[in-house]
Amino acid sequence: MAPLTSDHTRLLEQLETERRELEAGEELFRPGTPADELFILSKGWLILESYAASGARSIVRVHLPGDIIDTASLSYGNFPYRAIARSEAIVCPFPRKALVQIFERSPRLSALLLCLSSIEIAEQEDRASVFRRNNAAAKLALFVQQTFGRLKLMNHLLHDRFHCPLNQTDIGDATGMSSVHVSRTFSKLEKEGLLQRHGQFTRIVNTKALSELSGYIDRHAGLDLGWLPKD
Amino acid sequence: MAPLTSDHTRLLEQLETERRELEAGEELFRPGTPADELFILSKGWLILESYAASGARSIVRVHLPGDIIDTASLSYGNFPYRAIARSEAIVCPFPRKALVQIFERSPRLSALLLCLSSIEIAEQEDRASVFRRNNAAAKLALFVQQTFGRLKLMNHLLHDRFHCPLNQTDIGDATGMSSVHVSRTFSKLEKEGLLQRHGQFTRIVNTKALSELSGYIDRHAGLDLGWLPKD
DNA sequence: CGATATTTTGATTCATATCAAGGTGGGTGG
DNA sequence: CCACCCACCTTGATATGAATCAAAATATCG
Repeated sequence: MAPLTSDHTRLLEQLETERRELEAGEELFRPGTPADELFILSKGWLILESYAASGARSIVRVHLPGDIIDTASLSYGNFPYRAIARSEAIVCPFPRKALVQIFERSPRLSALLLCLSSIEIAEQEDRASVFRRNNAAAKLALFVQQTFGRLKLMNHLLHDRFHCPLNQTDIGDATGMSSVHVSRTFSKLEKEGLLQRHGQFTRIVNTKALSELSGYIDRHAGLDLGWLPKD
Repeated sequence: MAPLTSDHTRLLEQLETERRELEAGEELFRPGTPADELFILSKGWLILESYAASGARSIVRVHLPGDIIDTASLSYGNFPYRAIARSEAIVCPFPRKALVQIFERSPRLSALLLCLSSIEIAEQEDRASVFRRNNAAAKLALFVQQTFGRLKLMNHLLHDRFHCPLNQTDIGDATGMSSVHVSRTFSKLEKEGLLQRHGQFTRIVNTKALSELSGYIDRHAGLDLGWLPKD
């Protein structure tokens, strides 16, 4: 996203010194766990769940490789959500005070962290807009496009097809629809030639039509980071 | 939120040197406007609107005094939304490079900015959760509680009543429901004794019941900012 | 190969949108 | 000061998209 010196990368690498492997279905943390340590997801898929009083599950966030897991917990003493690996995964735990070093040593990286956070906000606002306008096809189309867009960031080889280990119940809880309706809506999009599915793989067939449905905007494009401090 | 030295407050005050008054209904910026200048909202209400291809309006964010307007635009060259004052308002414009000074001079403020951003993410995730679970009463209850909670941050005198200059069409576009249904749902909440309305004023009568409906969590409480750098 | 999880399909119900009409209040000009 | 107007809110009737319930079909795993 932005050019970095070797000093910068050295600082960042400090965050990824430790690593821990998770199996599919394994819990990384649960609500109330002290958040004195944060995690970078370096491989695999991981979801953040919250449960309503009624017991209904909501998937707050689907984390992909490269993400800092649950950035919101930065400011709080405890994790508010449950984190579950949805595939084999590798996370890199780092103590919160490692961030202090970044803030103290590099204005540039500090600003970059804030920018990453603001990109996340933009993506979230896009999701919220679609949730508000409330159309199943649009929600699903946005889910597919945002997910694919984020996967591509870390894997430039991806062309038009990606693997998604979430089942339709997960996708429903992440997009705010019942699993039954996820199935119907996927079939509809497939019949209309916007995408194709084979097992856990999804192929994007008609990007333009999907974007018209969902209003998708690639929030990782059009960045203007020229103003960042140099060091 | 966190103790600051006079050096810190001096840096922050630099962001509020200029001021500009807006009338109710006045446009601050529109989609595509270069975002080389950012704004702090110092008085009044202001909304961010986006329009779907269908022409339907969505209110992406309701800004209250103390907010940095459209933080997401930090990383982008242009504003993606339309900003409209919904009451008489005062904004303080500041150039984006004023932020650079903060990053270069104060690790503590830099980290604090990131924390503010992460609080915003948490609040947004709460909203998204309610939008997903999709119940009109819950959406409206959350809107009322989040708004009131944020107003109280800047005005500790508020007890159980607040003024809201948005009409029901605005509230509907912000919460994802039709204006007609906003009216019905407000009446329902009022009849059940959860809140009261007089004109543009809303009184919160039964906080507990509202929170049970909406799952509201005060994201400005329970902060753990002890780890922030000292300077 | 059987057992279990997941997806698909159909029938019904429910919440909310939409359409339409009437009511209310605040502001303006006569 | 009153009458009118306009924006906004309320209420009723109907339509519709999605949830839910139920069961069959398919895929996955040991």
